[in-house]
Amino acid sequence: MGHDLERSATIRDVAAVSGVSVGTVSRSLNAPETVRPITLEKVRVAIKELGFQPDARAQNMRRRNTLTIGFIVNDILNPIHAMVFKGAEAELRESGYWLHLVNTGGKARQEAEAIDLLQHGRVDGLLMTINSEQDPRCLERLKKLRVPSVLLDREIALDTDAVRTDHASGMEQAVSYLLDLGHRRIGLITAGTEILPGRERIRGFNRAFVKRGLAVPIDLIRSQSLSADFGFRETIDLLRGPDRPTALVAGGNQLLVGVLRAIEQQGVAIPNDLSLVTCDRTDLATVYAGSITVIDRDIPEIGRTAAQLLLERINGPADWPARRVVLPTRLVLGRSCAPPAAHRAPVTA
Amino acid sequence: MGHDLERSATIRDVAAVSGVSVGTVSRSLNAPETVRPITLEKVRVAIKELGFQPDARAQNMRRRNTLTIGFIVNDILNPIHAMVFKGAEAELRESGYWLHLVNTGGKARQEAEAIDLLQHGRVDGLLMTINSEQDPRCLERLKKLRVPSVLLDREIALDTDAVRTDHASGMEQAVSYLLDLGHRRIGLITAGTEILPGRERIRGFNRAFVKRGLAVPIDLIRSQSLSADFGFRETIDLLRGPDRPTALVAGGNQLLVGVLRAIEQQGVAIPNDLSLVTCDRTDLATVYAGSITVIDRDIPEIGRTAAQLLLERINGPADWPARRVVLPTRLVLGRSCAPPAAHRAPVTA
DNA sequence: TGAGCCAATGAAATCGTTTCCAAGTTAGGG
DNA sequence: CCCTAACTTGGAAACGATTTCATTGGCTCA
Repeated sequence: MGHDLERSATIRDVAAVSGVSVGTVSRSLNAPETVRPITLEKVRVAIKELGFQPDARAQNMRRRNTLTIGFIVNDILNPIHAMVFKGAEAELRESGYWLHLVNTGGKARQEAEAIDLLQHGRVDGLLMTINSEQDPRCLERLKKLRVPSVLLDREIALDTDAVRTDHASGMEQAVSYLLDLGHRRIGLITAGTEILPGRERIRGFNRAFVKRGLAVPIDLIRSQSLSADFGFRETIDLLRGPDRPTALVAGGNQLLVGVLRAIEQQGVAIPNDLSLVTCDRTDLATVYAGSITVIDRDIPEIGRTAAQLLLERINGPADWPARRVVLPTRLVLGRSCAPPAAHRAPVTA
Repeated sequence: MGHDLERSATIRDVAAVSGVSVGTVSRSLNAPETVRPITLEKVRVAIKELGFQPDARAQNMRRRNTLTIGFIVNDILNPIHAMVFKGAEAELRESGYWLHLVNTGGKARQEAEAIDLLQHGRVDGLLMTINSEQDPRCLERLKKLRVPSVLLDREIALDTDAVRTDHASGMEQAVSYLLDLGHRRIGLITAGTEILPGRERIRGFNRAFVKRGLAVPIDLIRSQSLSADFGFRETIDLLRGPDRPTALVAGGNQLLVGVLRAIEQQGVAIPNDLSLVTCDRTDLATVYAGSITVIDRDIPEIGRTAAQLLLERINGPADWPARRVVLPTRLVLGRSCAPPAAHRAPVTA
């Protein structure tokens, strides 16, 4: 019900009840091997009797840490972010850390503000997916960051620890697969080039064509945002356009939602009318049409790796060089791809 | 890069540089209207020069609060929980609060531990979806909770503020709709009765039948867990069983994933072979089969309401009676329901 | 038996703020 | 011009833990 009125017991109360000094009580908790068993027992009894638990605020103050890590993210509703969070949390909890989750909505102002407010004694470190890679406010904040940090799947013009994904290779592999099936008119919808995944995916997309000496279908690349709305709009546009693509890559898990909505609305059949590849194995991707072919990666591993980097940075010497870990992807085949119609029957148009 | 070596400026440094006392610096920050403009300016200059920001640890210590709320949840990957989180965060951030997110995995031990560790100076309040409604360890912890708390969509044998959903009415409405379509063999897969949503949904399910004087198809009720695996298993079982249901209600958004997987595997057509209703409008529910009929509710509103209750409790008198808010649901029709086959063509068997 | 050493403990300083109290300053009214 | 009230300000005491330093006491060994 209500909060307590009578103040909770302090280490002083414990000292009084057990008849020892506050220092001894503190040592009983933090270095019991330096305290005589008899004394330890007296303290233990008093603690139990009073229901004492040390005040975390005072500990943070004195120890000059908080055992808390800030997790700054665009949108926790995105299952990718949630999985990274879980991976990081599992790892950090083992070392006694808690996670502060801050949802910025991807707005630069919010991101800058979060960085600003978190770093002065609120957290011991930062894990973050900063969307405003170029925003001067964010950059400035990050430059004079007072706590260790690890960047997740992003790139900034600073020497920061980071965990990334090899989106380029993943995309190249997926596009090669589609090319092998006979597709040439392949569409790509993905993030804008202001964030790393957008840049990398387009790079991989182009590479697949170039390696075979084929022209890149630039008119089919739509790079701007990871939102479902953008996916919907561009899919409609691609499907209605002249010389419509025979295959489509949804370069983002939220995008996929919009892409599928458009596909349903236009009555396009997967994979007969259109082959589809998406990124990241979400529930939607595994269930829809009996599973969509997907550029997969171990998402929780991103969180775990980032957590490890951060812990090492927190505990290690301050002058280590920045480290970058790049995690691989793999193509998981579903039932959403087939050779283009032209390869299966005579061209009708 | 690394963390700072030179310690950051304290309020004392600011006092020294600006030539005033620490008390005055503190007042300049917290009650500028009580400080002479000239003095204020001197302090402002010194703060800027030193790049001073107050240490949150010391503030927490002295003010005896943390401006942090603990959010304890089963699984943040569940979009429902993520949406509640976002709703609560938006509301709380306006009042200057941060959120500590703790993912328990639904295990009683973890839940009890989280409650234990959070309440002693780590957070000022708690929002939680405790899955172990009956677990004695959790109950005991909750009973002697030292901070205000609001329970989300759960019920415990204590006088706690809570925000719930009227699952019973929602389910009754959905089942009535199916009955109107002519269905009688209606299946329900949902959580076990040890948690509130499970109990309520079954209650609503039964009520719909009873109100029309129809017998409840008890053999088609599967109540045990909200996991996708359970949904898969039970759907397979229902579809293979004798006298298979003509309609199915997936009583949980994660369950739906398993249900759909089973439906895909068995090659069942929605809505021709089976009518389907689910709970909560997730991406999957809106996209699959051109949208599934859903028992919808305003999820972020749950978070917002809970946040408001909590804030009022934190700021209000300690002896307020516990309050319970019950939020409504509404049925959103999709394309996943149709009259049963028997109503459309002569019975074939 | 006494010197020396180690283990165990108490007392006090400390972390960086906020806040209380008293003192000092200013302004206004008689 | 003085007295009082209202502002401002400085100094110091909290907040509740950890940690250092000094002291005590007990033990060993010569």
